[in-house]
Amino acid sequence: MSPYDPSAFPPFAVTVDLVVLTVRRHELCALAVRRGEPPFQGRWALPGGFVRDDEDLAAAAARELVEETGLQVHDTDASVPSAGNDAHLEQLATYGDPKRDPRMRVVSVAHLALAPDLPAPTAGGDAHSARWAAVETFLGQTGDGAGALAFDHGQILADGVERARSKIEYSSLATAFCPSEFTVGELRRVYEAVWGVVLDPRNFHRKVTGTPGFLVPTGGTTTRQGGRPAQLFRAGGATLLNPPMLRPEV
Amino acid sequence: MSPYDPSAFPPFAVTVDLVVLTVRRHELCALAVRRGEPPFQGRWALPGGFVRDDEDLAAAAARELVEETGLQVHDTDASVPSAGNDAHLEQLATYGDPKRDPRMRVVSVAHLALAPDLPAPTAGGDAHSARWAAVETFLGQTGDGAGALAFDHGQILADGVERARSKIEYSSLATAFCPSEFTVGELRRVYEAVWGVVLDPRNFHRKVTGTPGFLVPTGGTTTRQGGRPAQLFRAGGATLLNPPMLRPEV
DNA sequence: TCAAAAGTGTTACTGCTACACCCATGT
DNA sequence: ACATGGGTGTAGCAGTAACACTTTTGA
Repeated sequence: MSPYDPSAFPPFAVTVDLVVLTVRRHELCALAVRRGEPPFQGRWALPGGFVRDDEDLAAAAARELVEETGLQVHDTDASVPSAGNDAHLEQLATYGDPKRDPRMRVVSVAHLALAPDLPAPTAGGDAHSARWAAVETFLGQTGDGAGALAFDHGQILADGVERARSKIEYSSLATAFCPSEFTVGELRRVYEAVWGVVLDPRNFHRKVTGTPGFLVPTGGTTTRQGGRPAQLFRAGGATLLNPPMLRPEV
Repeated sequence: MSPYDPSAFPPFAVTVDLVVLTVRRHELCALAVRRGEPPFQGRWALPGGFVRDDEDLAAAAARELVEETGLQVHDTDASVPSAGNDAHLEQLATYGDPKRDPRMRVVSVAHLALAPDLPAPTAGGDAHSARWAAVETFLGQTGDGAGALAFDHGQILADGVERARSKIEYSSLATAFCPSEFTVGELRRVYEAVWGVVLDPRNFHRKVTGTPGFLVPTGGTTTRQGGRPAQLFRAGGATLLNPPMLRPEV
C-alpha cells in the first residue's frame, strides 16, 4: 500500500480550535464562546473554525484569533517590541477521535494563545457571545455535565493550561501575559495566577533580573501597583530560561 | 459564522507520519522507507499512511508502527512490564502547509516512537525497502537536496529528534530505547547517543539509581558489556524526573 | 506616620561536577 | 597480571529557600 495514494482517501474536515489564555484579576482565564446551534446548543465552547482550502494551520489559527479577540500574533523573530495587544501563538495538539463531533469526521488542530489582559474583552469579534472565564470554571466540571465545555474542548483546555503552566518554567513566555511594559511584581503575579501559588517577591526579583536577556529595563518607573516606584521592563530577547524558574512543590 | 457548519467544508486528506527512533551502535537512528512512486520517487521518507474512516489518530499511528516494525505500543498505564519489543508512542505535531504535498491538500499528524534496538530491523513490515539511518544522515542535508527526505519530512524528523532530546532530560523516557532489562551503563550509552555527548559514568550512576522510581533492580546481573558484573534494572513507575538529568552545555 | 510594594543582604541547604579510589569479572 | 567496565567517597561550587532589613512612594 502506498502511503500517499491520492485516490480513494477518506475525506476529513479540518478545524483549528483555540485555547486563549490571559490573566485577569489574579486568575488564569480562558476565552469561551457560546454555541448558537446544535449539537451542544447553548453550551460554552472554545473558539475555532474551519481551515480554508489554501491556508496554513498557523494562519488559520491566527485568523481565528483576530476574529475573536482583535489580537495580532507576535512576530516570532521580531526585534520590534510588542505593540501592546499582540499574543503568543503556538500549536498545541491535534484531536481526531472519530466520535468527537457527532455529525461528521472532524480533526481539530488545537492552538494555544497567550495574551495580555485586554481592556475590551472580545472587541472586533463576531456577534455571538463570548466571555473570559477562570479556567477552574471548566476544569472543575466532570465529563459531560451541563457546565462543561462542548465536544472534547474540556480536554483541549486542560492540555492547553498544562502546557502554559509547564512552559513558563523554562521559557520567558510568561511575559506574553503582560503588557509591553511591566514591572517585576506584575510578572510575579502572572506566575502566581498561572500556577496558583504564592512566590517570594525577593527571590523572584533576584531570579528574573539576574537571568541575562530575560528582562530589559526601559528606564521608566511606575507606581500603578502602589508602594515604592517600580522599574519598568520589556521582554528581552532570551526565550529559554536556564536554570528554569522552579514551581513550588505543593 | 458557525465554527462547525457541517455543510460546505474543504475536504482534506489526513495522514499519520512516524518518526521512529532507536539507538544502534551508539548512534541515534531513524526509520526511513524508500518511496516507490512519484512524487519524490526513489527518495527516502518517513513511514506513514492515511488515517482510516473510523480510526483514532493514535490508533492509526500504532497500526502503522506495527506494519513497519512489528513493534507493539506500550500500555501507558501498564503495571505489566515491557515484553521487550514494544515502543513508546506519542503525538508530535501536525503539519498542514497547503503545498506540502504537490498533488492535494494533506494534513499529517506526526507521531514520535521510541524503540529498543531491534534484532530484525523491519520484520513484519511491508515489502518496500526500509532502513535504519543515523539521524545525521538526513538532518545534515539542506532543504531539497537528493539525499534529503521527501516532502517536509526533514523538518518533521528534526522536530522529533529535538523532542526526544529534550524529553529524556526530565522524564524516564530514555528507558524506551532499552530492552526490558538493562544496566546503568547501557542506559548511559543511550543518553550519550541521543545527546551526542559523553557523560561521567560515576555521576550518572548515582543520579539514576538515586532517583526514586526511575529504576527497579531485578536482582540479576550481566557481564555482556565486559568488566565487572553489572546489576540489571527495569524501568520503574516514575515518569517524571525531578530534578532533571542535565544535558552538558557544549 | 503608617501601610504597601520594591529591592538588597545573608545564611543554610541541596544537588551537581570533578576526580580519587576500590571492586569483580574475562583474557 | 592487566584491561575493562561497575560502583563509592568526597571536596568545591552554583543556585535556591527563607527571612531580616532598607527604600520610596501614596494616603
